[in-house]
Amino acid sequence: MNNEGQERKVEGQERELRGVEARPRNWLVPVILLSLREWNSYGYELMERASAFGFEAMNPGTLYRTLRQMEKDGIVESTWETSRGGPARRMYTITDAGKSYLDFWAKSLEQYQHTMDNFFRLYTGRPLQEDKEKKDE
Amino acid sequence: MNNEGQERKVEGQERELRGVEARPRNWLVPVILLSLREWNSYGYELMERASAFGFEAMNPGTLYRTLRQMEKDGIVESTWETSRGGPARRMYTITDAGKSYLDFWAKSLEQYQHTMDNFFRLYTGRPLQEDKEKKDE
DNA sequence: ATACATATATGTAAAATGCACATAGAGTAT
DNA sequence: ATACTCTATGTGCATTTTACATATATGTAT
Repeated sequence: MNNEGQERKVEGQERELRGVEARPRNWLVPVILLSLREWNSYGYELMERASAFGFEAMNPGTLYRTLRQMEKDGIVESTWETSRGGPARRMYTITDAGKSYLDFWAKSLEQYQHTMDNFFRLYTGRPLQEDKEKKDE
Repeated sequence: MNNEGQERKVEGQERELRGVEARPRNWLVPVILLSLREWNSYGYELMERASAFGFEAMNPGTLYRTLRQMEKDGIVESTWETSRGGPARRMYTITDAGKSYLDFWAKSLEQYQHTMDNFFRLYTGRPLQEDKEKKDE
């Protein structure tokens, strides 16, 4: 019914294609909490650990701002560490609320995985194609 | 220096807790494309189908705006359908670029599933392959 | 001294998302 | 007729999330 003339607009498509990323929103928060549950740490180090979870080019600003927000929300706590050479570090610790929050996140992530399984089942499978053959309405 | 009012922060944490959702960014786009790959459709119907993919309370505005943007990006095309009773429908068709885009998304999603597997492996207590014991505190 | 790695942070803008509201055709009840 | 409801598509605005650029400071190596 409308399959003619689909040559234009390659430019806009290009823009979108570059930006495609399947990472969930706020991914950084659970990643930080998981790291802090293992051992206390600070921004600069957490930035490196975050790389292992899909943040190749982590921008410092984003991470530090996220940490401050997390502290405001009560899921982490921080103290300055000045007892060594070099610039002071703000050491972070996960709170009990943070652990609960991480559990909450994990549940949500699990759900997300099921949703993605459904997506792939539809994507790779061929649901009734020989019967339906593309109905338009 | 940063321990003021820890009790008050429960409120902020509450706010975050309610809002936690592990949906990926732009989730709506691949869901629409997947639907359109099966059969042509229009906003109102796509809205219902999207519910099956984690959009319980889909807002019309978000969906319609997304569809228009997708057309600008060349991954879908639309024509008005006025040949029947009731309000006119804008019927959407997936383009070749749209199919490529969906494939691209699927690859990204697959990659992300591995990342989440790593997350869960760490969360549930089983160490990551490349993980060494390394302590800061 | 100046260059570099470490370390934290702000300012601003763009993108994504959510919420409220606006418009309109068609059918049905009063 | 008019009021009401269901279908259907949209705009406006604010907030949230994310990205990008830049600023500051401390210690070490050259």
